[in-house]
Amino acid sequence: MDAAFFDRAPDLVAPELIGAVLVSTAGGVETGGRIVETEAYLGSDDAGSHAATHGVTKRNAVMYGPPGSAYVYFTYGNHHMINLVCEREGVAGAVLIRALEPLLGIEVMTGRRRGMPIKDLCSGPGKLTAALGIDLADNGSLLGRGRLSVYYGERPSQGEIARSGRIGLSSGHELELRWYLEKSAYVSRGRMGPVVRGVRRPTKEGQG
DNA sequence: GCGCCGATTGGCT
DNA sequence: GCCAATCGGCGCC
Repeated sequence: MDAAFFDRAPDLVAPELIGAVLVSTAGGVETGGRIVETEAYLGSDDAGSHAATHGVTKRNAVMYGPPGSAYVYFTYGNHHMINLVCEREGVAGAVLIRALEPLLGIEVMTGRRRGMPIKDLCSGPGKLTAALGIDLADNGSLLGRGRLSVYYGERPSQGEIARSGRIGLSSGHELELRWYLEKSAYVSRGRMGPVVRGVRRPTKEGQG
């Protein structure tokens, strides 16, 4: 996939990434799958975005980088998340990859995921990075130049793609910036939001 | 199937 | 210090 594809607003790119194929060569083995769930994170007017309030920081700097690069960060002490950077250099924006339908290296991914059944290998943002071996080494890498690539796949029809609020955010979940393949068995199961002072807040989601 | 809970670390205030 | 774009396990329907 070329930089021009990503040199647009994240909420235009996110739905078009449904059906594309993400491939990793981490560990010297090809693993990957078809993207079935995405979320857009904007550079401004988006309380849920890492680029929302503090301008450029050490963590979010890649979100302002060249389109078509990978923004990988670490959270909850355990999990990596992968985003694909959108917008021209200097403007923040990214699409979070939330779920894949496993296609390549399923044996390897199953091993990395402690024998989980195929439908659960990549059905969440933390799960798919574990399955594909994605970590901070991929942060800032350009697609096709490092361990990660994204290829055009069979695009689903508009009617097969559903839209909803984003999942798991402490703020910004009211914006409908999540897209997913409605009938896919590989999308994430919605969960409650993060713990905030011992209280768990509900998070909006659609069918998923 | 659903809901609660702990794990665990870096970034930011 | 506080918090986070989460996950797996466990208890209880």
